[in-house]
Amino acid sequence: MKELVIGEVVRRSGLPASTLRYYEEKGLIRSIGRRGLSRVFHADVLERLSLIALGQSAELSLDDLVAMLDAEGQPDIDRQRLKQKADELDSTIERLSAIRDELRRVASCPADRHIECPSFQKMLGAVGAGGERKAGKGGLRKPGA
Amino acid sequence: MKELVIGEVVRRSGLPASTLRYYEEKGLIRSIGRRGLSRVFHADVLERLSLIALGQSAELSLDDLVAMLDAEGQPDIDRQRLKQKADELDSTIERLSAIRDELRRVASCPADRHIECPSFQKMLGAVGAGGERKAGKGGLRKPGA
DNA sequence: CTGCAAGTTCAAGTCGACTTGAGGTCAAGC
DNA sequence: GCTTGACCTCAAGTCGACTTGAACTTGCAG
Repeated sequence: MKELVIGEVVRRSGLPASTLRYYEEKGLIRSIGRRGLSRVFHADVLERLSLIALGQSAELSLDDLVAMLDAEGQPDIDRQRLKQKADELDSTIERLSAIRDELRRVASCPADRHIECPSFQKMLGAVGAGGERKAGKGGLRKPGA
Repeated sequence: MKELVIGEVVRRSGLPASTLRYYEEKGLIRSIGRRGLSRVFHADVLERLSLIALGQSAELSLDDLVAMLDAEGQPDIDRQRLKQKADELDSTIERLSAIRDELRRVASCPADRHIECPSFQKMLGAVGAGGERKAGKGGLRKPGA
């Protein structure tokens, strides 16, 4: 199979060499040897990098990806995890949509006290209570507590 | 108007005192005095904190928010910026939706070589080329370059 | 043979949004 | 008067994903 020195991978992938080294160190990609000092990769590293980019887009961490894309060529995909991620994306999307709508409303509302607007209030409540900005622990409690 | 010592704000907002101090330091909120050592806030700081939470949900940075919510009570909202943010959210949402769909497909596809699937290929292309995972500079170039 | 671009290693730095820790102060209750 | 607990300040640490810098090595062109 075709081999690529790091410079070619850099050109073809658009990623800097430092990132490729970093990925290798993390175990996301493997170099199959050296040409002089330079790392040499299998051509399919490009495919793997695409997969990594996809995973990152889906907000998977590099550590998640290390677990999914095992060191041997074939990705060993954790379907359960993927489904879970898809569900997380669903709620993220829903939250972002609500916020986007509210941003548009605020941006086009002539009034200065959005805070007095019921729909705005509702939004604030939703942001504070249910959705968190990082799928985690945050947000405000209902002020009435 | 009603005043709240920091402990009350902590209880009512759910945010730790360290965060409140941090926000004050950044200029996001203001304390109006001290009771002993303890900071005292206007009751409307809670409203402001909700607004900040909203902004964060919309992926605005604290610095953005400092600029929007000026130190005097009324937020001085930059409508242009909000519209822009809404548009950004639109593309984020679109990207995340595509990725979610693809994750679901991959998760339920019995084949091991998703890479050979045309729709998966297309996805990888899209992730690499157009959308970036951080609304910025990244991603892979088309491998054909 | 010389020079240089392109690679290398390793340690440390960056960014944003906070958190943590050490050591200090203050008001209130026993 | 003394302890307790809530709060304070200031500096430093954390996390993830990289980047940057210094010092060094190589292969190849001229």
